[in-house]
Amino acid sequence: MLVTDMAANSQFSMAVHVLAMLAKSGEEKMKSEYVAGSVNTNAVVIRRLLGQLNQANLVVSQTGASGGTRLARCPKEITLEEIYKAVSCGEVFALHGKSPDQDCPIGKNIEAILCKLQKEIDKSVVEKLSQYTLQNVFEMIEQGKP
Amino acid sequence: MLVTDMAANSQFSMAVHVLAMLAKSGEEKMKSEYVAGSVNTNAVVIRRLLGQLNQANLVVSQTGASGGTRLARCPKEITLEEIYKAVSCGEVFALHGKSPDQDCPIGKNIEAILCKLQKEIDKSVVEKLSQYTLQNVFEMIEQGKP
DNA sequence: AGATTTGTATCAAATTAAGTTACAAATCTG
DNA sequence: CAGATTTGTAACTTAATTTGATACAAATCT
Repeated sequence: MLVTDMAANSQFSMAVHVLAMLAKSGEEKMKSEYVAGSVNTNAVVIRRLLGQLNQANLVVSQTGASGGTRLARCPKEITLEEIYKAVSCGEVFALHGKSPDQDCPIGKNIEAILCKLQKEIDKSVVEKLSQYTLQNVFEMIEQGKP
Repeated sequence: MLVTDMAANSQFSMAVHVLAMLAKSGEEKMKSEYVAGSVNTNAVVIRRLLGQLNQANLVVSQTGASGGTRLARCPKEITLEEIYKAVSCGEVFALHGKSPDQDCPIGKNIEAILCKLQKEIDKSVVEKLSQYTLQNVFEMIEQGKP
């Protein structure tokens, strides 16, 4: 298996949701249990997600009583591109699971072309995402319309 | 489950591969068994894929002895956008699996915003894909470089 | 008439996300 | 300092999805 991994799960959606919650609470730390209530999932799922966001330096967590999580930066300085990269594998479509037949002229060359195309598509996704900040999204949510 | 489905499997990659094979064979019908050899998979997988491409009017198949499949149009008139739409669900990331808590101000409004964003991202993917024809891809393959 | 090929149904295997339980480590609070 | 709280993580289960495989009817050629 050369595998390329999958893509699009709902982690990006959840991440934006979680970060919007944290944007609302500002300096206040928020508990995973509380966030889980809004996202309608288990607190451990949220903590796993927060772990990834933490690694990407988007949030800061604290253990212990009165612990919780807050944004690492202000929402204006967090782009959707960063969020996407923090939680996704960054691939819109997957390459072949198994390598094509290398004795076939098409099979031999197609992987490189698809790989380049994949990178190009991903770049255009990322460029579009970079146009939005968490602040933008938060404001849309507050206004109740996109 | 409102579900949104997943995305990115390798069907798009396989479809481009298959169509490149058909582009090469021109008017000649190609057998699923032969195509499967180049893609390095089972003939039934190819036939399932060809079924989708057939529904999208990209290929024409014929059953029976000396049957097989050929392109429905010339490669110059088939864009990667059409191929993408024929085989994929057209979503870069998935929305929440379960609906967020509708009593939470964030949870209540985030779905609509994410949905709009999803459409916008998908549009930019499709726009990028529409810039390439099967002919372009075929030429890159023939040249052995992207 | 017999051989070939697609179209499709059905089943099994592999992968993945998501949910759940459990618990150690860290940190606060009285 | 002792107990309570919260995160971080490991382990397991469940459900959904993709892929591969076998089987066979319907269509078509020779």
